Amino acid sequence: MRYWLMKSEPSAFSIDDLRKKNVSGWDGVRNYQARNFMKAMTLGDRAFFYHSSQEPVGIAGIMEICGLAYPDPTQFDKKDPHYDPKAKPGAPVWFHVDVKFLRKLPRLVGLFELRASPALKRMALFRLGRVSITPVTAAEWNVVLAMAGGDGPFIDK
DNA sequence: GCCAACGTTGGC
DNA sequence: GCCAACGTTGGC
Repeated sequence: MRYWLMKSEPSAFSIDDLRKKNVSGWDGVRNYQARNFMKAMTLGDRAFFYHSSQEPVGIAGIMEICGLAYPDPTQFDKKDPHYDPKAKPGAPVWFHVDVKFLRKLPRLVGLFELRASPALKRMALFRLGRVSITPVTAAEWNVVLAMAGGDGPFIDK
């Protein structure tokens, strides 16, 4: 199992929106690196749900990859803001995975805390600042869960 | 709302 | 295939 971090602006789609839907396609990604990371995902991988752009910015919850990469339908929809005229149904450009809500963290772990943690210095999140999906190591995953705290040990099960 | 960083596009 | 111009992301 591998770990990932996936960004979304909560005004567009938040951890609470995912909780209500339970399962959702992670659509609208229009960056090749992020797309390639989604293609590398396997069923059962875990991902942090990261709230970007609006305070509080940081990791809000965790989810599971429950559908392998397949063409993102919004690329073909002229009315969608993510419409891409380069893409044709026979030759899709953009792919996305399905994600399933697992849980919110006991508290949101803010970006400033992530930056401040020596154990997280090398997170791909910082190196690939403008890529909305980045890999996370198992060690980083556990550090973030420990930072989130909660009542007793926070078990990712 | 500003703007730095950086990915993407397109002219040559 | 380079690189300047442009557009977008995302932190602040």
